[in-house]
Amino acid sequence: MSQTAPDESVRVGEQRPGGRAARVRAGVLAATTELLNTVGYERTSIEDVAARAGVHKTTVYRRWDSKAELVADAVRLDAEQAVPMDDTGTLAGDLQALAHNVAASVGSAEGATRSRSIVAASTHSDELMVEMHAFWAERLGLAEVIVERAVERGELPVGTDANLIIEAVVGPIWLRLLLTGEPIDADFADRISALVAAGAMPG
Amino acid sequence: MSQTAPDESVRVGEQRPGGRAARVRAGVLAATTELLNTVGYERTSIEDVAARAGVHKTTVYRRWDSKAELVADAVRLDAEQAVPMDDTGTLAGDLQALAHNVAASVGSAEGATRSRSIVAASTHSDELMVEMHAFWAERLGLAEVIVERAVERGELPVGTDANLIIEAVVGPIWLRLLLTGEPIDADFADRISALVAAGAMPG
Amino acid sequence: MSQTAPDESVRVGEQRPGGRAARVRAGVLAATTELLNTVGYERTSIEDVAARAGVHKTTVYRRWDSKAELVADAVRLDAEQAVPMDDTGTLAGDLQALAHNVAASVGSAEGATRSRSIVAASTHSDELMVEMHAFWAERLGLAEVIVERAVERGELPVGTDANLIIEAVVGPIWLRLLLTGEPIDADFADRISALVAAGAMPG
Amino acid sequence: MSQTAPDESVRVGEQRPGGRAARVRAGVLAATTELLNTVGYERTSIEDVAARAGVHKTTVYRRWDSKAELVADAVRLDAEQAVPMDDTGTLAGDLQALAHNVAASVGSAEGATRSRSIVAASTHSDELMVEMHAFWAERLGLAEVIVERAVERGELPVGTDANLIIEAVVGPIWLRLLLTGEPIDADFADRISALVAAGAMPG
DNA sequence: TGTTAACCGAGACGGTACGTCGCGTCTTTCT
DNA sequence: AGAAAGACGCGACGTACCGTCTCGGTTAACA
Repeated sequence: MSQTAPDESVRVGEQRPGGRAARVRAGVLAATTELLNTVGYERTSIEDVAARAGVHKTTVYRRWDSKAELVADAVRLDAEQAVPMDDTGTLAGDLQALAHNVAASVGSAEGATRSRSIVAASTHSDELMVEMHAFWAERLGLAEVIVERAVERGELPVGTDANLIIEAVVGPIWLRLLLTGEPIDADFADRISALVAAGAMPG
Repeated sequence: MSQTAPDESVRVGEQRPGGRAARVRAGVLAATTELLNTVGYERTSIEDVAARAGVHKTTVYRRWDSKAELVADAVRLDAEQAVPMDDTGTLAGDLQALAHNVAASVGSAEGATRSRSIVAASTHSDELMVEMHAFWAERLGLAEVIVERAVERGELPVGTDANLIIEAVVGPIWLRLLLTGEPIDADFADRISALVAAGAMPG
Repeated sequence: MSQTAPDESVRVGEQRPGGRAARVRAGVLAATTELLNTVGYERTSIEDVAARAGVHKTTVYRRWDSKAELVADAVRLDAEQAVPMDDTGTLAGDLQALAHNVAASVGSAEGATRSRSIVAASTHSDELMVEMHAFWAERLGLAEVIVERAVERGELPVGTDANLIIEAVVGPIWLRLLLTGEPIDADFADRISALVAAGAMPG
Repeated sequence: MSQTAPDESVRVGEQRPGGRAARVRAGVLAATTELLNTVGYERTSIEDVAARAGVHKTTVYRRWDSKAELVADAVRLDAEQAVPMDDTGTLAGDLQALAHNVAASVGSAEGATRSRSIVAASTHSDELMVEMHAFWAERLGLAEVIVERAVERGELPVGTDANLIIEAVVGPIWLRLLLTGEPIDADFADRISALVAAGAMPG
């Protein structure tokens, strides 16, 4: 992302081995992400991606075996920066923050298009689907720390199913995105996280 | 539907010549559903559908403007018979039954393929997406009777957000189907419905 | 044409329905001619013809086996009225009149479109081609009277090849229509007929 | 840059790698010509052409916008080699040779089918028709040298309409081909050329 | 510093599927 | 009964995009 020096005018470290190749790779992935975010998976063609990256189509195919894999790569890159998972001090607060995060990344027009693209991509090949499943499982797994902290605090009993709680918060948001199309806003995030927090707490 | 004699319509006097059109329409939709359930949206071609329905490709296009609309139609038809929504007498029981129903229809290999197909189809055009959203919203709305009954019983306070509760049960199931790929079994249905029931009940 | 008896219920002698059937037939042929004259053979569809005749497509097919035959019929009808073949008193005059007639019927925008349509139609089936050949052979044969009169007058020797002379006048006009597209005007008609007249006269 | 011998040593020298594109183009045009000559324009489909050229349908469409343009191209290529236009020393002899040439190229079964194909093709679009007109005008123009030579010899007066004379010879031949279907043989060629020669000569 | 191997641009190609058009046939319905 | 209405079978058309291949020209690493 933000480099201190763009290297454009400077040539100090410009001849690094990670030079052109890496630059091309990054450019293509950026173009992919951009198109995914705006027009969606179906309307994103490899030729368009290449053109936008200022690169030829064959160059894209040299690095990625198929459109689906290119998209998968772009998604992975795109997902690296993300997911703060702040510690608010309470389970309810943490779940609320999580819901807000997910809702924010999925609720905007761009986010919605991008997220739908990801799902669409995985329907194009079984291997890709498996790969994406692993990606999401791991990604959601990161949020389980919320539950672990609550257990440490004593809010939740030992043995609480962390995965279930995270899914209960995140699932309904994606449900709205992919199935019902109902609005995904802060209020909805509040309500779903509150419901789950209440259900998780003993008593 | 299991018939005692499948070809009764072919031979015996039962034959009802009035309605080639309807027969063709039904045949094409059946073929579509079948392919969707087995090979999925991407690998279902109009020509294959037509061949399986014993009909010519152009006949399909005469009735449906595009593959996406054909699928939408098939989904709607397929969804007409469904959703018992039994009254078990308690909110927890009703939600559990709902979760089991959804999990059953989505958890099998066929069900999973079919369900993913539906989502994939809606990424192909904006109008179709809107249409499918309406379909799902209505369909999930049917389950809200569960909450209404609980309110009447006094289990839940008046003013409870029925929609939210249904989404909280159904969302995580679809999340597993579309994102994480984790198993969708009866146990999972039990746990998610229990969590939501606990969260919904006051106190 | 006014009939003495309606013939609807009677079958006096020959069954000659001067009624609806003939009216439909005439209307369809008129519509065909009109479309042929304006948009040409390729862009004339049976449905359009039917619509313009205020009749259903199947009605057209009940009477004519194919588009090509319908066109052939229309052409024949259209050609019935025509070909004056005046006697000017000299071979040169008669040939000039012939050339003018042909040029006039083929030289206008409508006439050109119609004439090209006829040729196009005959490329669609071998039977039709044979039929059209016979039609044209007979039609050109009518002009041979010009030569016969010249022989009687003593302008041309007995045994002159009438067919050849007619072809020599008409051929170049169609050549311009179908191949070179050069203008077909009165001047051209004058020059070609004069050339042929000169070539035909002995000495 | 032009290399002396790029790959000549790779195989047997016989192999001429310079130009897959050109090879494909030539192959498709050859296949087109062949089909045109045998089955005619209407029964020639792009798929058949492609198959016969050992090429895929889309490859054909990449180079030619439509069937009509493909045919036009094939015709042009096919016409490059042709038209001897020998100098026999007399107008009559030259015109006879011309008539024989045209009759030969149009009179055989193959030649007739091909020639009709050309005319049929030009009825499919206005642009194509204009293009074909120019082609034919130029092609017939080549024969005008016959008249020019006769003028130089003093057989014909200065100012003789060369175009008219050529049309007078060629027109009747095409008339037989396209309209009357009468036989196109050497005898006919003799007679029509003699008639025109006689008409053109002064006195 | 010259050589070589990896990489890129350009462009055509095979192939699958899409959606369209118009011909001629067949069934259903209406009068 | 027979025509209107309307599907349907069918063959072909022309298009879009995927992923592959070949060729020629750069670029960059390495001997």
